[in-house]
Amino acid sequence: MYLRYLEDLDAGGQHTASSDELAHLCGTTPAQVRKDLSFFGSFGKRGLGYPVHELTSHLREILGLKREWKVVIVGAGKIGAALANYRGFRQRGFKVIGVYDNSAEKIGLPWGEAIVRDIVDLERDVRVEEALIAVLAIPSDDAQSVVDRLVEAGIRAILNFAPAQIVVPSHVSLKSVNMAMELEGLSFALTNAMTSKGAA
Amino acid sequence: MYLRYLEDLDAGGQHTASSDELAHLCGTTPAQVRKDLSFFGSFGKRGLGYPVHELTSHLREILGLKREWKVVIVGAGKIGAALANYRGFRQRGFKVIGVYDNSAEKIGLPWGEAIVRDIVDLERDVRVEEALIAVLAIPSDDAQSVVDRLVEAGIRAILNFAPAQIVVPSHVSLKSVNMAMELEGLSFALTNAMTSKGAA
DNA sequence: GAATGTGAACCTTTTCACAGCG
DNA sequence: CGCTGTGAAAAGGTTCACATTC
Repeated sequence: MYLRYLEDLDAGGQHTASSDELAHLCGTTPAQVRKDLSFFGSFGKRGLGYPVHELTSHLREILGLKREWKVVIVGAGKIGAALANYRGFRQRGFKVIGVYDNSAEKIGLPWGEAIVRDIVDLERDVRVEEALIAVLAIPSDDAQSVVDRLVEAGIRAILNFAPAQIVVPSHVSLKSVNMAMELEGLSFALTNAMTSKGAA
Repeated sequence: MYLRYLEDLDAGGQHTASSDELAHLCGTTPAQVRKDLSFFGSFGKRGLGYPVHELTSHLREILGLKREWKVVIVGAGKIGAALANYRGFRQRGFKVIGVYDNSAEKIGLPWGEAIVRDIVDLERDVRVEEALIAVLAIPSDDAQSVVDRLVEAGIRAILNFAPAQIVVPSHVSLKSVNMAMELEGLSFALTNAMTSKGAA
């Protein structure tokens, strides 16, 4: 999050930013900003603040964004499309090397610059291209079996959009996004806000 | 998360579940499960476990899922499509009352059972239908101004997919999902796992 | 006997407050 | 003087362990 705002400041030509300013932008506290950053090093100048451009570079390094990551997208549905379309990915060093699906209707269809490939080629491509990150946007029922194949083929991180509990070995990182659960969280917040204030 | 798994157990005809079992399913610990549930009440029976069907019902009540929530989707792009398509929403009590866009090319196009509406009608529809939840799937630049209009029209919760920092008054709940940030989190995890193990 | 509910212990995260540096 | 960096204090969250109940 800090990186996001520092990039904006940098683009705006600002040379220096205080923990106060960053905290305000990110919706946190100055002390939090200083503790967070100090975990990785001592980037600021006392009396001045943090050098925007330099800190941006440090954070990119820390986050591993100075190299290119090869990504496969599994599932040529709407979510897969939204992701493949997202131009921010390429800029940030995530290169989509292929989009895969098991539906005969979709295989071969154009997909941005590429075409949708048959999911039977998934393992081979992951191995050959040495892709390390996979985005999973397929129905829940198929999720675990595809994950197992990905892991077997050498994938090391998975971003999962299927509303299913996925199991991975400890050397693989997993992050799940469940849209229904996000909405349910809002429902809970709303319900409580409303009952505590007595509104309809 | 508990609700998700309890529903599965209920559908499978299981009448009772121990904190041990739930913990195992959800990837947490029995003590955690008991503390979490006990926050809302005393639902279990000592020596037996939790009554699956009854607890499911309690959790739905707690999460505010026993009523219908009217939802507007703003942005008829790929993410909006993925969400509007998602059948789980309707089942869970989220009724999409309209999809809005500002692009002349998209307005009027069929969209599932409905058609894409002009975003100029957004406030009126939100007011008339008394929609309380909005899903935002539009470019970042337009996000804050649309949010302001939504809040003004009476929206009480927003699920935001634009990679922008949004500001809302305290009576409005906001949840942001940023796909680029999720991937960057994986990049960080991967980078650290790799450097600490010395792999390429 | 089996498994919950819960105070107490433990661990993590956030906040405070101030010494130290530019 | 302004603002960072950081120990120490406070708050928050998790785990333990056991009395209690079915």
